[in-house]
Amino acid sequence: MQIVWLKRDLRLHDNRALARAAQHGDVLPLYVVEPELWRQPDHAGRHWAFVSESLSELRADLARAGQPLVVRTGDVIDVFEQLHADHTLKALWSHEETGNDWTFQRDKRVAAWCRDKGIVWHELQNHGVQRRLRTRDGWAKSWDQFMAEPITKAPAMRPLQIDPGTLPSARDLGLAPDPCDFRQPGGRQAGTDLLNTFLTERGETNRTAMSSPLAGAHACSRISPHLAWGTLSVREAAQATWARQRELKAQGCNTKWRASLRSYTGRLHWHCHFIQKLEDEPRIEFENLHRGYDGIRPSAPDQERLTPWARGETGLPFVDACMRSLRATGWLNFRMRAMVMATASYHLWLDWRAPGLELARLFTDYEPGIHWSQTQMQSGTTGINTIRIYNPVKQGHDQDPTGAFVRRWVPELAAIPDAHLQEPWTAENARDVLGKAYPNPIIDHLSAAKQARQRIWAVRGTDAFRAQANSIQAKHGSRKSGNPNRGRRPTAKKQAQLSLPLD
DNA sequence: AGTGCAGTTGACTTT
DNA sequence: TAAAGTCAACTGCAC
Repeated sequence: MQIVWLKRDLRLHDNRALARAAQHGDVLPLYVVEPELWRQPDHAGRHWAFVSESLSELRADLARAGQPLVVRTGDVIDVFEQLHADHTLKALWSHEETGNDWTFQRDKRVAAWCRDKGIVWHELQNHGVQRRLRTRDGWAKSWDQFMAEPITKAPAMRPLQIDPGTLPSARDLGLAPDPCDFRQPGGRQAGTDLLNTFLTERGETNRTAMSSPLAGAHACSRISPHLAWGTLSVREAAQATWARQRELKAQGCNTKWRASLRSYTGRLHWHCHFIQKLEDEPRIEFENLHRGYDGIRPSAPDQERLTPWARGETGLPFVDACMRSLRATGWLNFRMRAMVMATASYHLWLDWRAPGLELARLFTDYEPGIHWSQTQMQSGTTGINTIRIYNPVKQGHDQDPTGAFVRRWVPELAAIPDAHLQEPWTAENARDVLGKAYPNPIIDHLSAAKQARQRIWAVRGTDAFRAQANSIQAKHGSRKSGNPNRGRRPTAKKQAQLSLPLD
């Protein structure tokens, strides 16, 4: 009996673990619901809801291929023990997982158990991330090669005599209620629909619209949760994008489309690029990548700052709108993710760990490698990236010029005129609203930014700091972007006015 | 028509 | 994927 252990690869198509296992005999496709994983502080009800929907659909897809998904709940070793006793396992198949520390330790236990029982565990590369990578040189080329390999088809499977098991509810798992009215639905069908509509309809304005929190909701692919939980493979997304690019080229160019898709393929690279950092250095889930920043922020979070930030009650309208929108939709565009994290780390001077966990629980597409790499980058603790302190008022003006986004999510500001919406404390009628329906800002954002900049540069200026930064660059830096200290100039800013979106 | 000048723009630097 | 500051070139306008 070959076990295919599905984790963050909840698909039948382009699932090599499944395809390879099927060449060796009867296959038992297994998902183990691990209650302890779902109790980890980076996991939340919305993740389980997405996974649960995806598992139901996968179960039906697998049933059509011959053997429905088998679901067991409990510690994975106990589950394997039982299955081994009942069915005599020959081999275990799965994809390599670059997860959080909990799944890393669990995988070590699984490896030890397999060794002990003489069961071979075949772990296959899941996307562009390479295990035991020695150097970043040549990484992008390997990525291209991996993504160009043929997509594997769903194997035919012989039905087994085995109880398929049931999916527990969020309540069964003891998950706290996690309301998310506009969460993206799970399941592969939703994923392929998104990919198709993005590549044929929604993607044309991607490059210019992605930075707007409202227009971006429509013009971004939105496949991120599907990549995170594996209902789509990165290879499928890459090949579909390449095919569409060839089609557009053959049709004679539509420059807008082609610019958007060029930029999009770059993002698919970045997806794996960031996960690779956690793969190479798992400690970045917990520790500053550059140790020069150790101790500059209080390690225990100031709840008087963390809580209003997380709830969207800081009194900074654009930041609050972003956090409330995120809570309700499970998604935020890339730029706004960077802004809310930077606000926590710089303006509120919170250590990144607690706000990082808040965001992990709020992103339906939580992908540990991307998340912790980005969290550190946006908090300035990598040592190799430019410090980016966002001005939440300026971002509000730039990315939400009509104020539609803020008005949608912060209705308490209805009485504030458009001209003062991003900084309501400057409005004539401020006293009618602030400190009543809507809070006064919990910090003065200009002086807070200034203070943060001074504190950061006090650390950054030293020789010892630069020496460590150089070795980090050698290990983790993108070869394409080169040395970030030799800053390339940003090109002139385009302020595209965007069509009205839905959120 | 050339000059002086305030205000603007854009490239580049610094934090 | 930032923002603020600096500086020089440029622009429009009055005289």
